[in-house]
Amino acid sequence: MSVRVRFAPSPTGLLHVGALRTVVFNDLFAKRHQGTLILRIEDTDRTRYNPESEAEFIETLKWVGIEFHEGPHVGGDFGPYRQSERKEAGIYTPFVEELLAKGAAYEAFETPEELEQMREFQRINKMPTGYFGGDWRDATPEQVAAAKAEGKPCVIRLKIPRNTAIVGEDVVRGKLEWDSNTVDDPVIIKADGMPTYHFAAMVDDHLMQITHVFRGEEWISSYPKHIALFDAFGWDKPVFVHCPVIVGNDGKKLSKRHGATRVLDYKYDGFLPDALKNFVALIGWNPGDDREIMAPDELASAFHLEGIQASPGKFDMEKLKWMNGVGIRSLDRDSLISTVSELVKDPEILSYYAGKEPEDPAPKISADEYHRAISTLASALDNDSAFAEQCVVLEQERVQTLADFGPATEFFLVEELSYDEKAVEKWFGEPHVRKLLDDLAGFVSGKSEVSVEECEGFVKGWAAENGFDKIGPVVHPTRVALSGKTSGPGLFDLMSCLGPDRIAKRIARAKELLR
RNA sequence: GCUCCGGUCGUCUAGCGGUUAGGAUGUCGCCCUUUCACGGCGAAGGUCGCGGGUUCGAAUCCCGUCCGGAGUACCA
Repeated sequence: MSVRVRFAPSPTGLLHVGALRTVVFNDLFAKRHQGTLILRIEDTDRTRYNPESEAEFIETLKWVGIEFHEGPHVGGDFGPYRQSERKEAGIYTPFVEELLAKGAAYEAFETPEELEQMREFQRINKMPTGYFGGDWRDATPEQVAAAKAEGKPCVIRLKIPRNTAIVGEDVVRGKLEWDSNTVDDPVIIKADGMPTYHFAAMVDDHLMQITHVFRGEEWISSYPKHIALFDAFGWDKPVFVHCPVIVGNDGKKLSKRHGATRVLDYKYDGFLPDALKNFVALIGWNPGDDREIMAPDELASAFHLEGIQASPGKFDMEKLKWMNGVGIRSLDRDSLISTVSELVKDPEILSYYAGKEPEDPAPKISADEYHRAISTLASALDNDSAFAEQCVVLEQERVQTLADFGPATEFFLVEELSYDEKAVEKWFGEPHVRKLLDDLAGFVSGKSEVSVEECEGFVKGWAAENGFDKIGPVVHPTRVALSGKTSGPGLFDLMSCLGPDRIAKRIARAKELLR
């Protein structure tokens, strides 16, 4: 039987990194087995429905480059792919009736208030809370008829078998077992007629012929209810894979308060989709050897269920940055330029940085600086592309994110350089600097461009002629004069990239700072 | 409270009865070098949550215990 897996988010909000990991596992597993990847929208809760959510999912998934074979946006033979539409189509009705007819489910007429009272009583008496029968599990047909005649709203609950063991398999943990008397009767159809997750997801998994269910470990608790449902129908169960959760530094499930959890934020922070996927795949899974940096197809062919871990993992931003840096360095010139351009010119990016709240109390580079530098780069890429592109290339080895190209290239692109005070103090006090700058101005004067070799020739020649056996004392002041700082690309590359005009202007300005 | 799941360097992890407990990241140092970065090399960092057992031998098997987490909804 061919593999069919599904990603089944609930459209209540954003797509966060925990969910991303789940899709990545699904995707990798599907690819590994040439299976089918399905998107299913679990919108059975009308109160929490967020109409923008589904578009967010699609956009995010498109950005990370995960493609679905079936889903609400692409169609397929097992549709519709939204549970609200499936409900409208009457798909669930015959299954509910089947359960009712078999006596495997029953109608219950308590009000939410009554249920709350019941739980309160259970808590006070230190009993397990939940619906273990109430007044309706064993109600007579007459009682039910009477309640209906009164027009009482009712829900339908699954009748969990009593005094037995419920046994399930989980790929990651092996055999899981519950005393059925500790499992309460779940609602499968709400008073508004909508199915609950417990019902709709299982029925749909069966109908859509899902072979493997990847879901977070927070579902383990309700797994016995799902097993009971499959058993009530007599259906074969898919393979369940309960994936460890991704937690924040406090050990709790990742949420907004842990900083960037929205996947699309990683786009604007300058992460490469492949690096993000690679990183996230490695939380809770490993290929069984020491490989970490893996190409997408390598990841897919290495992905196997045995490598999935049971214990939760933390999200290590530093390691993600490292991995992303490796990804950036592996880009060839053309893809580097196009990737950077696409991000930096994205109309959304400036509003992202404008509205960004600092996660790090003392970030090295503020959101304002990113905002400014990125727009500088974007317009340079439009107006002076050859120059701007060369700047990007020269910074490739020095950045960890695509967004870093903004601040990294800013000194190249800006008209008025800002000088690092310490750098000026350290290098502009030397007596030879004035002559050096004058000679450099002479060297570029009248030229329209200078090659890297010419620049190297000038610097080395100047050092020799002026009695320096090492070029450091020549290189450093020149660098400060041209870039305002002490770090950055190799000086000869820097000079050649800037070109004679900018060099001349910068020298003139630097000379004003000389004592 | 009840049910369930976890627990190996700060972090991600390898490990499945015999290893100097391995790798990666981060940190630090050295090398490369015109700076920064990249790259290379190296160091520090783990009494494998704790306590008992089983065994010649336990991170690995068993029991207990502690800690963390999840669920405990007409949410998913």
